This record gives sequence, structure tokens and C-alpha cells, in this order.
Amino acid sequence: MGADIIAEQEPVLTAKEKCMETGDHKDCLGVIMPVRDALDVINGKWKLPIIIAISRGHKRFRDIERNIPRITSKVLSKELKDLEAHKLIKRSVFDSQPVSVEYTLTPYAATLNPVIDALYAWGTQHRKTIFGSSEAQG
Amino acid sequence: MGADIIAEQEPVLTAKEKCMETGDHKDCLGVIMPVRDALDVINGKWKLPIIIAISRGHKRFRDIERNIPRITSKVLSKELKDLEAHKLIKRSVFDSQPVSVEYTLTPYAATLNPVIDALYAWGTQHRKTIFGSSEAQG
DNA sequence: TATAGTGCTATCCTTTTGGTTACTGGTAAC
DNA sequence: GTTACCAGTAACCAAAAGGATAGCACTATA
Repeated sequence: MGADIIAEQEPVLTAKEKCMETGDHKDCLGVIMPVRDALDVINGKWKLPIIIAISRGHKRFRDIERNIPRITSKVLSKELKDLEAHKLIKRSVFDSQPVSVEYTLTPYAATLNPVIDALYAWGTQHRKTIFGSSEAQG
Repeated sequence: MGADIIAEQEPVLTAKEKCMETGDHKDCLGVIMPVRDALDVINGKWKLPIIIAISRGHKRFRDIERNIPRITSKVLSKELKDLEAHKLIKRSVFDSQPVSVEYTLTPYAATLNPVIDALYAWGTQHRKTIFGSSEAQG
């Protein structure tokens, strides 16, 4: 149903606005807590890369594994289970010959796009900053 | 200082656009790598909460410690060093009586605001989803 | 003198994460 | 028959993260 919710009815504040709202800098828990909730779901180095890989059409276990550098079967297996438990991905088994397994993103995983985009943008410019910092003088 | 850079000169693509750009779903490394670069800097449960606390005006070690639930001195100490090494915070020692230490954010840390905002927004709605999922039916 | 606060560090321990190698049972290719 | 692919799991181990408790040198307060 409501796939096109617009944040009009209920003003969603940015982290900064939320803090400003409290008047001074006493209560930062109102910001820290939701951020930690998010961090608890996408914790570790692997979850977002896995989501990215699946979103690019890599649905099969080995396919995902091959497309994420240095991940191992064991880790991938565990992280996929975590993601499934958080309802971000769906595991489907097909009764073909041989049996094949496909992982797909749930619509809920799509709500993480702004997070991924922010991280992608920051990571991109951070990499530039790092590689640029040797020739620029500190 | 260039605080108001507009992404006009160089089109910064979203993660999704970057992928679409490659034509099909073969190369997701171009997205995964920057995201991992970002993740490597803000890894663990503590870095962003610490940045948030400092941005709210909690500059002193104990002050930060008191405002982040369940963090310990040891962990805070280590994370502060990491953040300093990544040039996200600055440690200043004042020769007062007694000596006082202050942690402040660098301008570079402010570039993480979109990340924090995205995480805050997602974490907020995720919390609602979790608490709402018991009464709403699947 | 005792207590509390400051900015940490040290020690010890547990949990989590990650890595390696090996293995399963079925199918298909050589 | 041998090899390889598939989707994992098991066993073992190392490293990193995190938690608990204690302590230090110093200062301020009572």
C-alpha cells in the first residue's frame, strides 16, 4: 500500500534540527538512540555491501559471494540470516534441478537507499580526501 | 572556507545511478568500495554517537562519557583516538588548573551530517516499524 | 582528612567477528 | 571416474571489540 509516503503530514526533523529543538545541548539521546537503532541493523562491514550486491541483481549465494571482495561463505551465510531476520531480504528456494536458492530485497530494504546514498557520497569524497592529502600539504 | 559547495561542477551520482550507469548489474564494486570506505571510518557502535555528543556541545571526556549510554572509559578513550586519527575530532589540552581537555569536531566531521541525518531518519522510522509490527498484521 | 571529580590507563575476561580448511549431497560436464 | 559447481555447514582458531573493575596523579570541596 503506502509506498509513496511524503513526509508532509509529519515533519521529519534532521538530526541537527532535532537537537536544536531541545533548546540546548543537554539531550542528545533523542538523536543517539535512533542512530544506534539503525546502526544495530546495518552493523559490521558486510550488511550494506550485501544489500548493494543483491540490489544489483546478484541473487544467488555464490554470485553474491563472488561480487563482494574477501567475504567468505561462512560470513555471508551468517549475514544473510541476519538480514532475513531483520526482514531486509527474502530467501526463496526453487524446486528446480538442482534446487536453486535466490535472495531478493524486500521493499523495506529500499528504505535504506538514502543511507546507502549518503554513505556512498561520503565514502567517495573521503577517498579523494585521503589520496589528495599526500600531495596537498597538511 | 568552502562550506557551501554545490554538486554542480561534478555530478555526484547516487548509489543507484552509479549502478545504472554501468549498464547492467555486473559491476557493483564501484558502489561497494566507497560505501566500505565510509563504513571503515564510522565502524562500530560508538563513533557516530560520540560525534553526535560532541556536536551537541559535550566537549569534555566525562561529559561525553555521561551522555552516551553504556559506554566505558576504555572504549571512549580508544574511539576518540580513532576519530582523531581520522581527523574528525580535535583534542585540545588547556593549561588551566587543573589541566582540562576538550574534544571538538573538525569541519570535516560536519561532512558526515548527511550520513547521520539519513541514519537518524531511518532509525526513527525503523523503531516505529518494530513497535508497530505487533499490532499491525503482517 | 575524606570525598569527589578529571582524564585517562591497565588488567582481565567474554563476546563477536572473521579467516581457513574441510566436508556434505546432489547434479552436470569431461 | 574425476572434476567442478551449487548452497551451504562444521570445526578450529585468531583478532578485534567490548565490558567490568581498579587505579593513578592531580585538584577542589567539605
